[in-house]
Amino acid sequence: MTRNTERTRQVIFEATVRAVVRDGSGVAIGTIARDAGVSKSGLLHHFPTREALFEAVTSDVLDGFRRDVLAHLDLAENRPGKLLRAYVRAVCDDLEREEDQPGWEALALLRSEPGVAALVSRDAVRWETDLAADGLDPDRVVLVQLATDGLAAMPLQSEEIARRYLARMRPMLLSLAEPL
Amino acid sequence: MTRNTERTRQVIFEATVRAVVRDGSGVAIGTIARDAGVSKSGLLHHFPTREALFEAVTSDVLDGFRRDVLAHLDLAENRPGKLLRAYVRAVCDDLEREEDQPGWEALALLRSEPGVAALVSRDAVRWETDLAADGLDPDRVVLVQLATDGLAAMPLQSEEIARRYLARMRPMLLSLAEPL
DNA sequence: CCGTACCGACCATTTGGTCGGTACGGCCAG
DNA sequence: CTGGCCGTACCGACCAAATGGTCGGTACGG
Repeated sequence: MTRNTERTRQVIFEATVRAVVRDGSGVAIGTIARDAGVSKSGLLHHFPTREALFEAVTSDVLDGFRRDVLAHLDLAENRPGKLLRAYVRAVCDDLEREEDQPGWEALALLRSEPGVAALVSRDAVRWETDLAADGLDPDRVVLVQLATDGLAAMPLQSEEIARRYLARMRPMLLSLAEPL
Repeated sequence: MTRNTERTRQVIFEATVRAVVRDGSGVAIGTIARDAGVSKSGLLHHFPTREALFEAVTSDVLDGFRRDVLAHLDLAENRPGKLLRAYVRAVCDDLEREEDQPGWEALALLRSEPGVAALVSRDAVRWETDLAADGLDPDRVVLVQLATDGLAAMPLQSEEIARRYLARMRPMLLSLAEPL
């Protein structure tokens, strides 16, 4: 069952994100395994080492977010700023779904793992160039991206404030991401 | 030597922040102790428990940042937005000093500790009300605060990008924090 | 009958925390 | 001034529990 392998890996990914967000970067792989419904040995069968697990999760989250943003592209729009607006919509929609898997937050916590830091950094550079190539005023792009990132990180401080800020900022960010 | 006590506690605080940023929230208190130049027992003499240490560090960082912002208040300014502009200047100045103690980042990593989360959350609420009482358009206030927070968190992803963004954003954030 | 998914038992190491002790500065009695 | 004494800062040795990872095994689909 090669297909079942991929399924199990995905379950472990989700369990890892949940466990890291709940318990911090120091979570025991045993805890993650229990969360995922496999034994520690089962987990170690798929990922030979703790570090390997975290790196795989990182890639998965990063790729997932990128796909998520691309899925929020509105092909009907032809004016500049399409990608930036999709970025904003992706983050806001994820934030609105209460039951989201907070992959974003997990990566922040895992940053001390060396492999993870490298992957995150490379991904950030890619976002920087992709968003800059969007045809908008560069300062405006950075402003909106940073505010969106700040919004995405807000639940780490307070769920309640995050909800209030989300309602306020969504329209403002989208209009700031319009040309002119 | 009551004064020496306070000195030692401060040294331990700084070592904790450094160690947490370097190794994640799972750092051993033994590692922190070595970093601070005391024995594990010495550390546990000042903070009876790991959790107590982290909570004390949290309060210290939070209070330090608040004092830092207040120190950046420009008393010559009488127009609205004084506090928000001080907030922006405080974050930007800290970011410019390479050798800063990244207390901000440490708190993000420690969020899984329950006591820490509560302290951070309460502090966030306080900032929300303080900044809102600043006489500026509320949406504008939130925009600037979120973008500033996003900027402060950027070094976690990439030091290099953070430097580029800082140069771009400092004047823009300050002008956005002006009335009208 | 082989390869892959997965398990339980096991192990060396590390961890948070306890305990008994030492060194020393200050303070009061003589 | 001084000697004894107490409280505080700090230490090393120690311990039970937890941890990351190994190893030999089982079950089973192809």
